[in-house]
Amino acid sequence: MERKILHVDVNNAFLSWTAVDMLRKGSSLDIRTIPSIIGGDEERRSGIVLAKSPIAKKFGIVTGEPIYFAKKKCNQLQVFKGDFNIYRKESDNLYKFLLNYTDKIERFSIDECFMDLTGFLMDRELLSIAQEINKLVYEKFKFTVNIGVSSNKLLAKMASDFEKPNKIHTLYREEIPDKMWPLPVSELFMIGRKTVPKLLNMQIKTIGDLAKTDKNLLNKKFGKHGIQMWEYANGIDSSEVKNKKELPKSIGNSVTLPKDAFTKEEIEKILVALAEQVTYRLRKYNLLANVVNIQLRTNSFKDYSHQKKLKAPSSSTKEIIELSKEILEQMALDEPIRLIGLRVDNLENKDEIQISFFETDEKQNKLDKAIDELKQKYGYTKITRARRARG
DNA sequence: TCTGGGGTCCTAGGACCC
DNA sequence: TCTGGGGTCCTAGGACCC
Repeated sequence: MERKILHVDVNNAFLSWTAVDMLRKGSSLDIRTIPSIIGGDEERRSGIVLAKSPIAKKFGIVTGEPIYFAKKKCNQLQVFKGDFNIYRKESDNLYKFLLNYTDKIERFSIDECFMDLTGFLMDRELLSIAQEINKLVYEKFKFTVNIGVSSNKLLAKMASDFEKPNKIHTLYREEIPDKMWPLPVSELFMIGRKTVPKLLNMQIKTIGDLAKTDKNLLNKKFGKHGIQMWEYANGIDSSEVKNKKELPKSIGNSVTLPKDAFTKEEIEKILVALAEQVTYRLRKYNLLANVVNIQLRTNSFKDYSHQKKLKAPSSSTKEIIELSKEILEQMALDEPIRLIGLRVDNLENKDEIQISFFETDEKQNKLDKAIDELKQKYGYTKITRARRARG
């Protein structure tokens, strides 16, 4: 059966949300109307563009580039800090509003939702629902959204990416040759910066070129990814809108260091702080980890990672710190380190596993629990930040 | 490149087993 | 053993997304 899918995408989300928040707090300036960006902290070496205003975009500023470059492109550029607590709240409000239309909603990221309205339409046209959502979101929340309208997720997502901001676009099957095929292949979802030059080498420049390329050839060259890109270029996507919140498959935290680290002792201190954050989140989800993964990025931007299995599934801070140190011992350290990351993998539900012979000792569990309660009370970012500053 | 931080999924090679 | 083939698990790295 033909499905009725919308993709709702907040325009310049972080910038719009900061703008709305500033106005609400009495600011007379709407930063959406000036050359502005939301950016990281240059002093902490995390100075990249997270979102840009439409005018900043006209200066050629792109998301992800260093603020340093963005300023060169536009000298009157104003830089604002992001606030993820605000963003989470705005995102939740939008989601709750969308639940008025269907409960089959997938939160694809903090600023994007897929909605499946098949069977929820009550004789109304899908397009008119999209128009109503677009209008009401602005009236209620004072930020704008683009909405893509189609019969599957891929096409709806591609459609919402057409002209911005505050626009609704349809992209039905019969519209693919006109609306999608003339676009450069780089615009297709899941084709990134490494794949584009390979396709150009094969004389594949547009999404249409890709759609007409032999599927088997793409399979040979790119494996599964080749099949997927051919299907996407032809508007084929049977994936479901997943409405129930799934548990994470991995949990990780990483930090770019304000200054490079040179010794294992320095790195270990950071690992301890990261392990505290990661295991706190593990326990919050009531999950146990089977694998610990350490990532190091050198100052020349090379990434190295090593992983190890835990003896038994665990969410214990102590056990994960111990294994982290073991893993670190095995890693070469012949370049200055810029970033350190700790990730736990192969997660499983705590309730589902049987008690093992190696059950972690009760004392440690109680200590972790007590610390979690403290973190709940005072906010865990504060606690870890203090820890990091010390390290 | 003065280049974040959170994820997901895939691949390839080696170890190990039958 | 101058050694075949298949399956599974583990690990490191890479590609992609927002």
